[in-house]
Amino acid sequence: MARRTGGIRRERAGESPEETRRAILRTAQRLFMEQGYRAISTRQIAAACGLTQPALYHHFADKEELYVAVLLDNLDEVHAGLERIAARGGDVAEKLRQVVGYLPGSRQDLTQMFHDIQHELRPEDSRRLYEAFEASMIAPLASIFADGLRLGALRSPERGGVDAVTAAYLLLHLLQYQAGGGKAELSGSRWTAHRAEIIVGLMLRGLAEPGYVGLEG
Amino acid sequence: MARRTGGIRRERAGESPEETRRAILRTAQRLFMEQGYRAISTRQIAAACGLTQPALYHHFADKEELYVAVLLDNLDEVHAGLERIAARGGDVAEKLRQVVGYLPGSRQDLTQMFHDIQHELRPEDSRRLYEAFEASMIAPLASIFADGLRLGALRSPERGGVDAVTAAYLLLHLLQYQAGGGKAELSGSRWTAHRAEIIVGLMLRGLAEPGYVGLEG
DNA sequence: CCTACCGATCGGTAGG
DNA sequence: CCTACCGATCGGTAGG
Repeated sequence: MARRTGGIRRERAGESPEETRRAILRTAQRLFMEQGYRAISTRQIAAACGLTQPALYHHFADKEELYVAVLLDNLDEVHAGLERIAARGGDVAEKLRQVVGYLPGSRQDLTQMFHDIQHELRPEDSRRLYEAFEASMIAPLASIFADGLRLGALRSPERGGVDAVTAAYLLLHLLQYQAGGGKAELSGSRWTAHRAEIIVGLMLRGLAEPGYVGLEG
Repeated sequence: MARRTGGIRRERAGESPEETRRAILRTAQRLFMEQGYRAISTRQIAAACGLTQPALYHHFADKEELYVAVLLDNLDEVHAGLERIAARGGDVAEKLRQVVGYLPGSRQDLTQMFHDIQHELRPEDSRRLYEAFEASMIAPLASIFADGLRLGALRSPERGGVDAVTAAYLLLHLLQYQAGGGKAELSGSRWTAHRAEIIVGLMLRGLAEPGYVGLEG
């Protein structure tokens, strides 16, 4: 990419353009995920990187391209983590516990992301990101549930269960659960384990007593 | 409120200030719920009401006060609906089915609302709305689950279940579920009934086969 | 990667 | 409830 002849010197901090680009991506990821696309200005991102705002446009064509790059980066990382979990041994319950423990740590505010995809982006970017979301998150989660269905651990749709893709979406919604609706922001491994047990317990056994009836199917 | 003497005439459309205020609230509710607080400008709201933008400030002190009024109105309406369902007869499963059928129709985009409460409002408004949310939505839902726990239809926390408030939060997360993650936007009563059965089935029975083990508690 | 600057739009105010 | 307007901030560009 860069010409070798002469060696391009960089006077300021010794950072290459690639390092600057990565610093912008890292900073923008944090800000966008915390506040959303619209609430974060290009000037805020630049200032947090120690740059002026027009400098951003040397690395990204416009604000939306930067945001798309941030989201695709996020989805790639999450995809790798989920595939790793799906490939490991263990039964459905154990894999789900690991998924629940893994996803909240991955700086992914799905709620925020979906709002922006649906409301702030150009249609072609919206489509592209939705496809990346399905490939990176829905597909690996659905493969875990498909295993459970195949092995007979989960009820098939004919027996009152749901298909693997539906199960993946339901799990993603439950993953939004934090104690007190996100108000208290408890943390620590004890809470993390408790939360995992609540979500996995609901997903697999539900809340009713075994003898309870009142459901069709 | 208005003085009687002489009779205040209104030349334009015969609408009283109260009617104008209600029209603003109705219009703002639709726009804010669809797009979010930040994405909707006071000029858009005014134009949709057939007013100029400064006219809004005759009825509301500022944009945030209008938004708070919109959210409190919404929560009041939802509260009435949920209390009605909670007070009716029927077991837990039937009440939950009615809740699931009722809530999506109530123009409440919880995701949007929570984002704005957490990120866009002054702390005192944020606190006030969170309390209204707990009183209007969590409390009636928790009372349904508390009934189920008391009657022995639901597992107590000691038996691997969850408390009533936690159950209310989990249900609210599941209510965000729409086919395909909100992409396809299916509708019709057949889909509504199917969705209710999926969510209530998951809440009460989970997805595992009855004989499946691998869970603690 | 900087300084300087553009037009557009924002929430809100003045004054009638 | 209007016209007229304010200062602030937005995303993005020119030119070096």
